[in-house]
Amino acid sequence: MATRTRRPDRRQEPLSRERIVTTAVELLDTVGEGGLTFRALAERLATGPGAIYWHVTGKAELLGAATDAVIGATAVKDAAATPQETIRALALGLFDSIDAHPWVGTQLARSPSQPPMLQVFESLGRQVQALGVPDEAQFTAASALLNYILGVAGQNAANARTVRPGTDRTEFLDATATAWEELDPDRYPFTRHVADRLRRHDDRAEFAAGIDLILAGITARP
Amino acid sequence: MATRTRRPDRRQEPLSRERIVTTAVELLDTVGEGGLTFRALAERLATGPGAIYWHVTGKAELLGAATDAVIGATAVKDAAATPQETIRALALGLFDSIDAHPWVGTQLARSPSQPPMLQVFESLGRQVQALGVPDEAQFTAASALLNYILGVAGQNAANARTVRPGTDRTEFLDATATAWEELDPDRYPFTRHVADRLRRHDDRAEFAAGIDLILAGITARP
DNA sequence: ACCTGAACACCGTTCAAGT
DNA sequence: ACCTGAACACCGTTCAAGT
Repeated sequence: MATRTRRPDRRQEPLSRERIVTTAVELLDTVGEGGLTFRALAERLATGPGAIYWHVTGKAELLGAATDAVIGATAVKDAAATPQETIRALALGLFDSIDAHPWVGTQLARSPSQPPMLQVFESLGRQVQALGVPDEAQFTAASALLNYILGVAGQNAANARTVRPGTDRTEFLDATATAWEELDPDRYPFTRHVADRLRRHDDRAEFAAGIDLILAGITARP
Repeated sequence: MATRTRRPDRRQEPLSRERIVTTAVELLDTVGEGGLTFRALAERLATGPGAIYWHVTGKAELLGAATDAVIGATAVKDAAATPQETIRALALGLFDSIDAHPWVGTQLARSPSQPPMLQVFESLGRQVQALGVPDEAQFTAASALLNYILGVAGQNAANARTVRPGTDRTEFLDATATAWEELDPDRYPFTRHVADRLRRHDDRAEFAAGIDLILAGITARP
């Protein structure tokens, strides 16, 4: 009887766009941005590379779909107490997604206002309206927030790419701090001045502080 | 006699790192990011691809050197009247460089705090100090400015990549505005609300407005 | 010391042929 | 309708051989 039990054998499930995208995300998460290859993907799916093209037009679309899959899972609920808190929650949700999947950062920084980012822009914009920002200033405010978020996303992804896989955050920050402290004092006084701060640095908190700074700018009435 | 005149024949100049980087920038500017190939580069330099490797360790370094060459040329003079104006001038200088060479945007958004960006961070930081920002807040302020700049850089580069070469800015913005106006009113009220603004949109002015917003946040004392 | 260019080990993508 | 996998047209990089 045991041999007759129908256990779900992934290899036998029919190929589908969904299964391709899921596997692509797995590959991206485990092997990194350079690891997503049509050949590697085909092997994991137990087919030839050509099969994938029947469900997906090419690598660009695949990368886009993988990004959508991750970002789409970041719940965008306009629910918190104040607009400021909602914006902060939204931004931190994105930060966490990107932190967990660094390749998403690269992708977002590369691709223009596609579906997932448009959704974020919309959510940011609504909260900017709720903040009582005058009509003409709303676009600028929402854009500034989005651009800041995308900038951090790109840098995070770049750091994840640079650091050799073994290193943890503390070690990396410590190495950077030491490097900064060895810079030419005449040319880099400020960088040296803030170098030691890196050792007590919390990326996430720093990111949130940046959001707060922009929010302060948005709500400051001259 | 004419045949004896020594006219500078580029093909006969010896290969040098400098000549390689200059040619790479030309290639990047004319053929785009996908056009920089060791084979194409070698052809322009009238050699084989292998020769380039004697002067440069690989493509990553070449891309970095090309970026340095462009950004390094962006004069970083801490000279304007107020710190605010200096920061704005610095940011706009970067914006213009990236606008002229979109591939620089991609590169900056990808590579972490390398030489050219460290220089920008330093300059921003000094002005933040000049603004009288308290010690503990200086790092956050300089980072927020830099991340915003990098975010815009990445988006600009992405747009330049998306648009088919013929299209001019106005045409592109108009098409985006129309697309936004056709979005589902229930899901995208804000985006639709600001869509028409795109038709009178000035990227550069918008970028500067974002800088001003962050500056307002930095100088706002709670 | 510096250059040459064939060769290696990959890519993404296509497509005739199968089921 | 969907899958297969060999083949095409590229890459970046290496390296023996040249000058």
